[in-house]
Amino acid sequence: MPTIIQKNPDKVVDLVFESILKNRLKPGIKLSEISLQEEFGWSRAEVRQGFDKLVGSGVLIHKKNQSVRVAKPTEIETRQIYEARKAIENSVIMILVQKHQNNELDLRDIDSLVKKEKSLHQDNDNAKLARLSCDFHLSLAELCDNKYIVESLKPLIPLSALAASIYADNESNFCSFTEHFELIEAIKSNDLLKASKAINSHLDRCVESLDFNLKTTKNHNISHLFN
Amino acid sequence: MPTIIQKNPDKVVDLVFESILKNRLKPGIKLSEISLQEEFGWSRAEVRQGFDKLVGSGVLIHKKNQSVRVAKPTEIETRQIYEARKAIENSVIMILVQKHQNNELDLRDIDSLVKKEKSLHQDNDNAKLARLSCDFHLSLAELCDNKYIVESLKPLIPLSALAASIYADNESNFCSFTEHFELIEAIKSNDLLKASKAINSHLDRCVESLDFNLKTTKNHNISHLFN
DNA sequence: TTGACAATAATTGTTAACAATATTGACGTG
DNA sequence: CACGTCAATATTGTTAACAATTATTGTCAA
Repeated sequence: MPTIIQKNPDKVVDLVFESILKNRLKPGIKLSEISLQEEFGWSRAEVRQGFDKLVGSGVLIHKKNQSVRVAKPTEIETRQIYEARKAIENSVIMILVQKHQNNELDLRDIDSLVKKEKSLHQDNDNAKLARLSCDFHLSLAELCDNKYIVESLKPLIPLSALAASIYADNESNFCSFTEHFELIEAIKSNDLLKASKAINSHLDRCVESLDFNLKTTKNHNISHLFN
Repeated sequence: MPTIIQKNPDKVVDLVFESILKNRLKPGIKLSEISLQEEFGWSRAEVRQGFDKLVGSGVLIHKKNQSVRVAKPTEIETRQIYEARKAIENSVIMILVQKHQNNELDLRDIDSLVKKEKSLHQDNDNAKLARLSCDFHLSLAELCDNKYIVESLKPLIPLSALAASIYADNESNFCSFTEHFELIEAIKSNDLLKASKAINSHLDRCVESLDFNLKTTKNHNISHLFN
């Protein structure tokens, strides 16, 4: 029986996503096919295919005959990214409330995730906290059991992280864990309206906390950016 | 100045999308790289890249060492597709109403599209009508001026068409043009709630009109399926 | 020192060839 | 006639080589 293909290009995608969320890969950085090829022993074709996917989702930018670059979302793009996220994530929350009302929802994983966020917040470990708060949003989407929704949201998370890396002066408070907590509570209380408001205002606040005047135009080199 | 890349792989994607919407490419059909290569004079690499994108969006299915096949959405997947569409398109409508309230919306193209639908309906040209009603939904999304939203919705349209091709016993009434008309009217009247209800019930009715018991399991060959 | 220009190096774009796998059809056996 | 086996064919997976383009470096003159 043939199995669903799981190729290295997906590893490339995962690696880039992961590295962006860890804030190792910053906006505008050049990524050459050869560098990844040598670093991880992948073939050029595999790296290329992975890059193609990332270009398709807007996370990498590709101009002809040039190396791909990590996207540098403009203010307008950032607002569009969050507009799209609101569209998707609001529905995610609606679906989850409905599932919770029907006792079809297991929130244990999310609970432990929020708890972890809380402890990281107390430890002032902002790097891991930022990373984890991205997981929070994607994990919620995954609870919907709808791969199309997950796939729609997936690229928007690293794009948000890139925007934060450019425009957030203080990444620690960027994606508030208390708001995550309130959101979960709203779901648990089966309050559709409250939950909907919680996610919308949470995402709105993420954008509002950005300062689009700080346009750092640094271009970094790649070296040990992945691990 | 380097230009944004516009490669043949995108032509492959467009061709497959288009052929699905025209109901030429039906669920389960095998597509070999070589056939497209010979048919259109594209290189295998280009075809491959296009296929990769289509696999990524779920429109094509790829098992290792086998030709890709056009997706055959199951009942569950079809419901997920429409759930995702509701998520995105409901937000599309909200955005458009807001734009219309601010006089930032030019509905002329959409108006002429609906008119065209009406005339095709009177002519009983169901093939073109089905095609056009897909354009309607994507055109609305494009009016939002948000590429992330458009890209999220884009693959869901051919997937819906594939579902219809399997489960709709009568494709003519599948995506009702009168409901499209009502939707536009709701937007024009600046009635947010009405518009929201219109899109949701429209998409709900699309699913309800499907008969998931008619599982035609035909497998076709490709020949003159694209034009 | 600075700018323009040329030569070199590095990187991407494209094609072709070969290997690995799946599909098809023929054949023989029960 | 049905079924499984095996060979032949077709298709995909992978790699490597070469061409085209860009980025970098070095030189020279103002």
